[in-house]
Amino acid sequence: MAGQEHQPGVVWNRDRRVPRRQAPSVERIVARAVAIADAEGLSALSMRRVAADLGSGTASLYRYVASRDELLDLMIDAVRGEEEPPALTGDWRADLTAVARRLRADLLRHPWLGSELTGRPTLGPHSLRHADVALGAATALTPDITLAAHVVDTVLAYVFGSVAGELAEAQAQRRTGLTEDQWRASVGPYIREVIASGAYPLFARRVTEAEDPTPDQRFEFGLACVLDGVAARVHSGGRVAAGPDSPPRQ
Amino acid sequence: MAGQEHQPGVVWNRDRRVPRRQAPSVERIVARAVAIADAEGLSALSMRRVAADLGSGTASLYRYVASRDELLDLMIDAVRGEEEPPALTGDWRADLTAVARRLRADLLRHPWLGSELTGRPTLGPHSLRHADVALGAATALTPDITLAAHVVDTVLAYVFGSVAGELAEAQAQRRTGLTEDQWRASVGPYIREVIASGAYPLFARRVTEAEDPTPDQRFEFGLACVLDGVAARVHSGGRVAAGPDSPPRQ
DNA sequence: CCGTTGTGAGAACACTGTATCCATAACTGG
DNA sequence: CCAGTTATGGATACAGTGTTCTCACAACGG
Repeated sequence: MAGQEHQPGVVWNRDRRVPRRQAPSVERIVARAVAIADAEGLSALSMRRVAADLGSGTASLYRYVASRDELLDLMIDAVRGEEEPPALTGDWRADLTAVARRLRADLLRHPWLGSELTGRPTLGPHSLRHADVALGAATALTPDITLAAHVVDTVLAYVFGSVAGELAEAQAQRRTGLTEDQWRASVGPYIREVIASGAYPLFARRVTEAEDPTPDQRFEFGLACVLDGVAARVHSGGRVAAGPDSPPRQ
Repeated sequence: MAGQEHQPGVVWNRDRRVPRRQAPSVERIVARAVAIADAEGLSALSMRRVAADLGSGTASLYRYVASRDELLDLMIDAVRGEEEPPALTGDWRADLTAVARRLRADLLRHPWLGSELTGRPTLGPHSLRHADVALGAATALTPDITLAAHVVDTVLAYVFGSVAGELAEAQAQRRTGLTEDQWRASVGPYIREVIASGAYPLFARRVTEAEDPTPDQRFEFGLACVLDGVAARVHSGGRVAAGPDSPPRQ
């Protein structure tokens, strides 16, 4: 069908021997794969599809990439390298906020990224760079590297979970092939029934009464909470391996 | 190969007409599917596999379940209904902690659950019950349903992200088919090279110097941070739709 | 005893990732 | 400028997948 025209930009030349027509090259393969996954989701990303878009044979890709799994690893690091990590200012709160926002932006820009990042240890150079910057931000809060590491882990865990929820609806739409309106229309009666049943009073209150801030506001609220929390823990001489249920200091 | 013996327990009889040999029934299908996904991961969960385990034909499953996707929805709610949600005590911090721990336990017991929960709105009866209990815990902290909802969202986002990281290594092992030792051995030299390069000083410090608390301790540390944070935000008259970068009150 | 109906499932379709194999295009030595 | 070698692209094949169509058979009502 389509895919006869080659994507503009990225005219990266291979170092030796120019290929006869349009050699795949790892970079072209990865870029194409990212484009497909961004536009149509991970389930649409098949080796045949990438090869077709690139105008090459399917089996040829395996000369540049060992497997689909390795391709995903390369995609992850390529995406993490699209932009530089934020520059550190020394203000731990501002820096950790910047790190969190950058990660969220990456996850939103590439909706497939979250489900792939969580699920494998990420050791590519760009991922390591981000990890290092995040640790740098946290060490301005506490010099204890163990504590700083867990502060970072906590903040990033929130970001992952938050964005996952943010993307849930969009993912469901893509999966079912319905638009948001269609989906709301199909689920609406069931929701009303659930509310009318009275079995879930607080869920009902939430659906009917609660305001609906923008996704940005929700994210920033939770992020501010998490940062408040780590600051409180760290300043009160917190250790990671504390008792399981230490009460808050207020 | 195996699968000729029927699983014990669950002798749920269909209400009308007893089937000739071993009618699938939705419950049996879902239970079998959960068992497969738990033991061998989501990728091993195929309709053919479930049917083979059940000793029935593949196509027969579609008489009880509309699609693989619907089966996953049923699996999610079945798993969420395995145990009752925690009973509320009125102590918001203890209750939210219990809710978070229960969710973590569910996610750890069924490693496939996280990637499926995030990615679809969850509206089954058991999921709704959990949502209602979580909101109940948070309304003891603040009567504002909007604020309570976002407190819950923040806590659960942390739990999802935290457990996802916790499971990452295990998932990678399953994917690559390596044991933990094999994986460490294969990655070790690369890690040492990364450290030796000096390009990622803080990452290097983390790997070499940082202590390694148990997963439980890491989870509890982050959870305590998050709960400290929401308490601080809420008590200081927090609103969700605040400015993007409101400083902490200390 | 027969007919109706509901149910299980065989076979097929359009996909997927991956391995094997081979003809050919491109580089290298002369 | 030609020949040899090697690297490379790709057709084909295999073992899977979710899903659907269709049909035969078993269990019920009469």
